[in-house]
Amino acid sequence: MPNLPKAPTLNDVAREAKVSAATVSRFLNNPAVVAEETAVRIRAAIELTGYIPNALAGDLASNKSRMVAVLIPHLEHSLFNDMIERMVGEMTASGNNVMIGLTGTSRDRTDSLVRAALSRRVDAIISTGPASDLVDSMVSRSRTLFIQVWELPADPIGVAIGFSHVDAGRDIARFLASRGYQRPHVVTADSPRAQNRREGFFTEWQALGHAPPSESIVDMPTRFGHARRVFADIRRMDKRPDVVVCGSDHLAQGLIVEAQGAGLRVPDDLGVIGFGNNTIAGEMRPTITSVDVDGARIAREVMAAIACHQEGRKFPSRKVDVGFRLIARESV
Amino acid sequence: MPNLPKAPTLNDVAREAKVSAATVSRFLNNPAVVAEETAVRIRAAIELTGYIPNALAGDLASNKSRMVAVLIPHLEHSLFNDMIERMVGEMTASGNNVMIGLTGTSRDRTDSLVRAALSRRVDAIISTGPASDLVDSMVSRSRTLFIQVWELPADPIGVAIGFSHVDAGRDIARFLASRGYQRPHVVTADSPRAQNRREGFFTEWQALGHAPPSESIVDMPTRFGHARRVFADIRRMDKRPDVVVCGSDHLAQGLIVEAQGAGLRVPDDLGVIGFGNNTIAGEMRPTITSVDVDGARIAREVMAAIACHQEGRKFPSRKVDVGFRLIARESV
DNA sequence: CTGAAAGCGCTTACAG
DNA sequence: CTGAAAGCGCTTACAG
Repeated sequence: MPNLPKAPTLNDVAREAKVSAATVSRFLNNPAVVAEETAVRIRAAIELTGYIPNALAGDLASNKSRMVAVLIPHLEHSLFNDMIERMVGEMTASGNNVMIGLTGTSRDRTDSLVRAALSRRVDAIISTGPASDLVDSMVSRSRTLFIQVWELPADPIGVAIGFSHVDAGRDIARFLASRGYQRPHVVTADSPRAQNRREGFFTEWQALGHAPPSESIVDMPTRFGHARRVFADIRRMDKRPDVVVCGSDHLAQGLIVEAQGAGLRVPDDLGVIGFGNNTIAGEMRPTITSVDVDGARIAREVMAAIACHQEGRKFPSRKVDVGFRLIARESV
Repeated sequence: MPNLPKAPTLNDVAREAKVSAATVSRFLNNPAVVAEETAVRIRAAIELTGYIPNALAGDLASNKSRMVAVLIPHLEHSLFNDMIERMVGEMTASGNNVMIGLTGTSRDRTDSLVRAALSRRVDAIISTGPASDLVDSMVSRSRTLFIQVWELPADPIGVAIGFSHVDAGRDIARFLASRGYQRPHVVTADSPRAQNRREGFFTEWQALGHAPPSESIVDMPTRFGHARRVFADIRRMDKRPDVVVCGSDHLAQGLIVEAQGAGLRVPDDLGVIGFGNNTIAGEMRPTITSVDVDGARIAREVMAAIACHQEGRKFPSRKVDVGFRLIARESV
């Protein structure tokens, strides 16, 4: 560490501009309130000293942080990157900084990331994962808003912005039935949300009078690389499936590649349906039928909730159902 | 915002445990130094009150932050996600929190994210992008370590951990020449690093006695969806290329899909080479020849640099060349 | 529109 | 091993 002269403080700027620290602080946080001649001197002083406010001190004194934590399982192979990218963009634009935490599938890691976020007194924690009782108790003693996204728990800790995965599974079943498919093969990741979709699918499929589907289980996150094994599973069956229900568009893409590599045509010989409506879904050949979740809408709702919370108003609803849309393309 | 009793402070815990605040602070930061009987009472008091330390106050008082900022262009279609995921994981494990910033390709946004990071007095800023003079001057007046990754500028602001993109381009040229390719088509993104690789490729290719390659320019980040247009570019040419040099494995994947869709065999009719050695490179059919950059190694070097800096030692070298490896697979 | 002063919740020599 | 006290760099009523 180079031993630098210590960083200039508000007082240094105040001295330089021949005003009090309070006035500099006002200039920084609410410029309208200081006289223009004063402002000119302060601007010059800031320029001269190269002053960068110490947000730690500011946040401590004002008891707010303008900082938000985002907790996701992974960065690689994530279904959420598009939504997260939008949220981070909007937060930054609205003057919030974002702290990121990768939880994996570990509850302990989630707990400790929540604790770290609370320790920094973030205004909000946005989480895509399930919350433990410990998280619930830590959060509810704090001023931090807990926002669960991409799902709708029965009783959210703070606010939830998402959709029903059971309904999504159900709608996929209806759609495939309407297209005349007979033997779906379902690929499910070992995650609560994927299990919900599976349940919705299985229930509806059988309610429609079909035999239970075959299935493969894969580890989290659902990805391209799983396709090889899943396809091998399928080839080994005596009653071959006619469509594969995937937990992500990347897995769907992988299955298309495998199927084509084996000389099958998609969708003629085998249908494939993805999930999440990643941009590649519309770019793959054949294009991939998928379920779209409006990440931009979720991001906006999240921002609205945070803004409410930061301004001390309370968010109108504790649950926002943003729904989903099944997008029919070529692969089914 | 629920109007809660305000969060318990160190003083509340101290009162409860019948010790001074200083002792609780020591217990938290250096438990070995407090007597076991005292520790027992403090633990009980923390438990009882649900105390979560205020890191803002702690960081301000101790003049350190245990926080690191990571600046990347995008989350979606990023070449860096694997490396970033590792870095974030290691940082969290070593007790650092990470603040994330998405710069896009905007210099202004980069500048303001650097300012925000400095404002929070982060210990280090890790950046994959180019740094402006403003960044240089802000950073050099601060105690924050600036770490540039994935490239090796002539004169890094702080430390640089990366490799030579010119050399990578050069080696790709040599490799393709050695495989007997005659007419490469180069796809370059409008980014400094991609330009460097392009330059390395072009220079070497011509030094090897060939005519200059044809090329397509794409916007950042290089992605799967670019393939359609690039492939159309190729089909339009009268002297058809025999290999396509891509800026990412996702683009390479897209080109394979396009080529196969048009009835071409890869690599027999058209070779394709990617960049970054994404996991899909080894999973695609055909598997994709690519250039591997050791993200784990970069993550480790970054952690080492941060650890040095936090402990006040200075990092042995200002530039660490982690190199790269060309991995020959089926697509070329 | 501006200043003096108290306070935010910690850490850390210093003294014992 | 522990406590009293000063200090970290801000913000914000309060008074003028």
